[in-house]
Amino acid sequence: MPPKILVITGPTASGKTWLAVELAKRYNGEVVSADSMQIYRRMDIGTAKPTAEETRGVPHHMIDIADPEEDFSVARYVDLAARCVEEVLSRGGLPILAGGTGLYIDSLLSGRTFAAFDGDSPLRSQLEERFRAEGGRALLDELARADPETAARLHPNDAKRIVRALEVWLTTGKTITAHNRETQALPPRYDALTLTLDFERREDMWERVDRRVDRMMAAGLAEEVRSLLDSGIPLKCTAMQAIGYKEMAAALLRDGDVHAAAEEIKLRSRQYAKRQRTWFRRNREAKPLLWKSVPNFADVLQASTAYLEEFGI
RNA sequence: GCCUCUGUAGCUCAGUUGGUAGAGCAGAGGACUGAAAAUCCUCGUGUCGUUGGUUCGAUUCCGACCGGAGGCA
Repeated sequence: MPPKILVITGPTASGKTWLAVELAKRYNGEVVSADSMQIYRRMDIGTAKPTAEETRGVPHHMIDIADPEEDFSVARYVDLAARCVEEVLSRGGLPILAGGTGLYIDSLLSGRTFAAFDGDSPLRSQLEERFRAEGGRALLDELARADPETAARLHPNDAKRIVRALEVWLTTGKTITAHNRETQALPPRYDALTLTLDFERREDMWERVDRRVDRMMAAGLAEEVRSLLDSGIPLKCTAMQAIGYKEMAAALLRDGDVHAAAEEIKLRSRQYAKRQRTWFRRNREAKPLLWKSVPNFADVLQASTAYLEEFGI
């Protein structure tokens, strides 16, 4: 039987950090973050990185492990996070995987492997250029000769996935379909209990998101982004694609209207939360924990511990 | 008070040389295997401001009225 692990997920601003710490306190846990943006150093306010006050002494891993200009990836996440989980287990602790990046969580739990990738090769930019010049249809036709299944699945506009599928084929000689089939056959790496936080009413979620963005503004989000820009972090790097950063950076470089930027950040955060829900909804094994309009902390905590006992932790 | 412009989807607007209308954004749903807070897909009926008139037929032309913007006084 693979080791037991607790997973806490849910859309942005749904209280994952809070619940993870509460449960870590009760079950000798350590938190392994599953957040694609809290990975980066110097991006604290806009990523809602847990503060010392919030973590209350509970160790948190997979936070502040990369510089903003670095390229990060799921594969690297899985590699590093798996080590963190092993370490927690070796200490006899309960690993608590907490975060909102669904792909990272699923990849880590499933034991998924990733096709080789040569980040230094100019292949990707060549393929991207060809996509622009020749169009997705042409690349898809080319892909279909090697990997008809993936080609049939992808939309001609889906540049990222078309380029990646071709990249995998051209660099490894193996199709992404074959690779996926192999990796799906692997047994799950962990025996996971997943708790999914969410809101009974969508409007309550929006309200939470808006208030959080207001707090970020008050905490100095504009200054944080300004400082990243001043230190020469390029706008194209992954870190600057984060919600809160790209909008604020654009505003600072345009007209400095930080109020308008805040409104846009709220909008994009709500849209993001919706996408996260779509992702999490398909996990039928997950235990839902729903917030009422007036936060019912005791109820949510009680339901969580009940699930944990039932799960045998 | 007079003149000009303007009033079309939640918002910003296009359009119909008269046969009841369509984009972007927003919104909803979905996807997702080395960028994932990224990326991609699907979904558009609304008294075309109101009211008269002309017309077989008006959102489209004409009049009046109401609302908005600007100009002249």
